[in-house]
Amino acid sequence: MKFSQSFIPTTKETPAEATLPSHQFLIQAGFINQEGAGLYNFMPLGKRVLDKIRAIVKEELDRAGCLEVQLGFITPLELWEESGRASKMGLEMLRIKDRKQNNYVLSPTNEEAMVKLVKNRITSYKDLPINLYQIHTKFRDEARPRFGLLRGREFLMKDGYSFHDSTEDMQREFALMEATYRTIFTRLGLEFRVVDADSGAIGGSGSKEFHVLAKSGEDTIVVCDGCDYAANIEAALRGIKQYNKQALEKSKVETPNLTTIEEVSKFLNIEAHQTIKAVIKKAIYETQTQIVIFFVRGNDELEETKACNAINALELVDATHEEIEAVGLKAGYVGIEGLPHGTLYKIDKELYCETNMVCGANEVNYHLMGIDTPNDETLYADLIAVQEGDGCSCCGGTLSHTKGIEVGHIFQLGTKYSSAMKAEFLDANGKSKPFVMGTYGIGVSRLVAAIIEQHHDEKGCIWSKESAPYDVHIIISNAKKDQELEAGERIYEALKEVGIQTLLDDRAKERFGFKMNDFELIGIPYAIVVGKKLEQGVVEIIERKSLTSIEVSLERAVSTMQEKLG
RNA sequence: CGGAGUGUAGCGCAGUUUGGUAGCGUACCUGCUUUGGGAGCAGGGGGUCGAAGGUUCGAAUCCUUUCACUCCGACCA
Repeated sequence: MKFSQSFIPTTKETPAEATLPSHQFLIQAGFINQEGAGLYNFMPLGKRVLDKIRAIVKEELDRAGCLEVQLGFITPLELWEESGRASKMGLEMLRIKDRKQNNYVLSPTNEEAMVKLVKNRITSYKDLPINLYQIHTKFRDEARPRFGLLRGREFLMKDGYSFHDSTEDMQREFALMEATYRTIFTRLGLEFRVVDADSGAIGGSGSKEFHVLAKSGEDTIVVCDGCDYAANIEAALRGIKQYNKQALEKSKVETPNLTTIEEVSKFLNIEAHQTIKAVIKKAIYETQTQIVIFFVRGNDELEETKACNAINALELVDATHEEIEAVGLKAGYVGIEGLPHGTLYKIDKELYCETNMVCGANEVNYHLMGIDTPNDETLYADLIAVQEGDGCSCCGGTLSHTKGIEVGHIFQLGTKYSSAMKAEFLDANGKSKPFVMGTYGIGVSRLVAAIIEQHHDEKGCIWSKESAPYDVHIIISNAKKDQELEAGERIYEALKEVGIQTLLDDRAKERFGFKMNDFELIGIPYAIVVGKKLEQGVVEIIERKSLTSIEVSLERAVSTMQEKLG
């Protein structure tokens, strides 16, 4: 493509609203532009990158035996009522009405639609397994879109769904998809981790996320320095911790106006790990709300996703003072013993049958010392956030936190949707069974930004070979000189001839420095500069990543590029 | 959804306190010069000042309402 005939509006100034490198550079270099909150247009360069990523995803999925389809973007609301997700998805699902006042939604994901597609069309175990996917627009009405393409409302996602006659076969496919995803992200040149994850609103049992490691990541990832254990903080586990405790006589002590763990432990001269902290939340269920207490060790923090899962709530929100008092709780003095009758509570599993602890007395200005926790497993659940420096539950190594951008998520769904929607097949014994399902997602447009978050410098984008909009960027130093222009065009034609995708900067009105800056901003892997050395029959080849250059003869330009691009 | 802020030329901004002819930089167009790190000079085009209502002889500026966008937080498969 000739620059002079393309549409690549680069700008000198960084957009004020963009805070992240990916957001700034993608706008500045003319890849995308913003149309509204969380809504982006892809201009020619951006579209090319998107298509390259899409092509790699498709190639690897097809190789793994998946079948591409395309579902309607707008789906009837009834479809979501059938599975019970109409209420569970909440406001993220954008609802619209047609002229007849019928209700529709802009699809945020497609489990229901895909189950419906297969239902009554695949009816025998002989036709299983099957894995269907699409790469299509999704819409989620995010409460607060931000970070450019990383958290937009409209985005391009690959979503795949597999159907099986047994859990074992679904797990085989799950492992195949993990391997396929690893190949895809490796081809894109990304440094990533596969982590254990929470399944969230999709549901199901086993779930793994693929995270591109980058400072700007929204998720906290727990990694081990001794083995390859990695998990999202929402699902991370740790090894058992040992604590020294002092002997305490069971007693009630006055603790006037001391409501925090820090104050109480200092006042009683007891380490925070010998105290029990009560975190009070309001749990929201589909038809009601309830105040709930989570007890964790004084030096631990509550992990809200774990807590939410422990009581099967839709979500947890902070409880107000009035709400806490209304159910008879004394904020700052809540303890396990003597709770008002009927109070819902959970205790962290690390406190199971713990002895000699300190916690609130459920009475203002009093705490209890020498408390033992109850011997009833149903009261316990994993509730705490793994901290940096904790031990690994697999190998005993040290755990630390890092930030990741979630670019893929694979789920072992089971029969959650097939049962709800009565999507069944006949097995070898002629018995009717619901499909066992897996579901697999990749954020395709998010990857465009994730690649730049991981690969940029202060001057602009640095695309990896397989994601770059073009392979080579020819810069004609002064396109008003016929000699330079002709030499540039000859190299351009020769590169095209051997299948190398090339952008030829033939703009006559721009000077050398301007074009160099555009090259560095756009971030194509290599530039060929046709300029002052041309009279000696020499051009420069610059590698974008290192910004180092070598000189080669005009004749060797094409073959050198072929070697470098492999 | 809570808190804060911003809407003025394609983009980045000043002007609003104290009402009085719509500004600057950049980009764009024309011409001349320049030509390896975002060129110089000269000339030029481009605006319902986010929208609606109000006060006033007169509103970008004051008042009311509303919409949009951004940031912090909550939330986020």
